[in-house]
Amino acid sequence: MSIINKLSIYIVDDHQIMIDGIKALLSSDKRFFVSGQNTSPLKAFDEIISLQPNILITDINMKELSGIELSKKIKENAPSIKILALSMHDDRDTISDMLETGISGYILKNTGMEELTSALIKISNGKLFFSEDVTAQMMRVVAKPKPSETTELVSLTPRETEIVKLISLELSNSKIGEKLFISERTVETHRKNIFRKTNTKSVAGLIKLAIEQKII
Amino acid sequence: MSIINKLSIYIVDDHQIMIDGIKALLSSDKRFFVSGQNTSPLKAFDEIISLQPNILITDINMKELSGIELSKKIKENAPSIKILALSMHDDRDTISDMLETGISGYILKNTGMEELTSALIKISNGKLFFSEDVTAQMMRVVAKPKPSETTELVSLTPRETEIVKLISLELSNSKIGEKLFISERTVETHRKNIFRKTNTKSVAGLIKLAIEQKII
DNA sequence: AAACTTATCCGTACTAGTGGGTATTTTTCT
DNA sequence: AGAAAAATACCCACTAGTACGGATAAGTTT
Repeated sequence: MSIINKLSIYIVDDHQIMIDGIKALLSSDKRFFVSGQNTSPLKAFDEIISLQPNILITDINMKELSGIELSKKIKENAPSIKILALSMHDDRDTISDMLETGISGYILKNTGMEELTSALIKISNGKLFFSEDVTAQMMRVVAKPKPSETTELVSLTPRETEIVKLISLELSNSKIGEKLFISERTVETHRKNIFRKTNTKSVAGLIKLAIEQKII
Repeated sequence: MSIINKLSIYIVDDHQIMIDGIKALLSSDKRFFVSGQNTSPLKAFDEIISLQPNILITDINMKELSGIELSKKIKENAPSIKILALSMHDDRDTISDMLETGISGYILKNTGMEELTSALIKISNGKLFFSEDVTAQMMRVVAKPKPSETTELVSLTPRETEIVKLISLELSNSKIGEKLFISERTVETHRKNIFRKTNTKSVAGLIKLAIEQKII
């Protein structure tokens, strides 16, 4: 396999030892070729743009410039370069921020050789790769907040829920009455009951609650 | 490998052909044993509870009872049974709803044998497994939505923003006036301007907007 | 300097909504 | 069948908010 057919990799991590480790891991695999490396994300930037590696492996927690910032800059200037983020932690906010920059993968530093290479191959094929822990973390975010706390604190009747939705659509009591074919008085009664049940005293509080509880 | 060491699988899908397909796929693998099956989720429920399979493979879109409902019931009555969801689509809402029920995996029906078995093994070990498309979908959800941040559609003045926050705290105009040492009339004027600017006509709309734009 | 935005202030008339009740009918659950 | 919950409707007194008016002053942009 000639160099031209290998995947060129650029590594940024402010710990040289980490770079060396990854290089060691990849050196035994003929499919990869480390075309560059740098412990300084700032200095790395220009080099990455001129080298145009297939994949950039970047640490996330770096002093000078976070991996998030670096990724953003790279994606702006050379969107075809795929990015694999490396992190110590599976922190929720970091993951979210990184995904926003358009990276292709996110793996943890305790990852073994096999996972790393399979991530690189997948990514080079335009796919995505995430460590299991990262996936689990994403799942937690995607899953709607646990029912134990949020729901059933207030239990509105179907009719009341309907009224809340209409209130959220900025309809007045009389409009709501028209829409539901009930008198305005009835709407007022429902409103009263809703405010009592939800322990809110204005539409402001009600809407906030409704959004929290995904009623609307 | 005796039957006792195999992973017992129960399959629910309202298309018999699908069940047969999965059984065929699994029959060649000695690690698995299909202990039961049903095209009716309702009838399946009791059987699943009494059989206590290691893993339940369930379709999501079923007529009688959705896979979501079934999973919820199973998890309530027998939380140790792992669940692998099968779906035609990588629909955002479905994924979110399924994750909420505490499933262990979610794969698409176009999945091949290898992915299915590796999903089953992972799941039986207490891990999670998601098809790549599902992961990508999760990623999209987890990544912070940019439109709300980039577009400062409404630009409220600092004073107006302050008023919005106080409105959201369920304060009346007079209370807001007291708090900010301005007359109630002034508060009213601000309100007017805020509603005009935000193109909302009631507190309901305003609060929704404020939450969207992270003003409060 | 003129034009514009922002922030402040005030009144009056009118409308919408609140909070206190009471009460009938319909639906749902046991 | 009977009880409980939900939905319906009304009255009254009161308060909050809106829709019109109008005005002044400080700061920013052009």
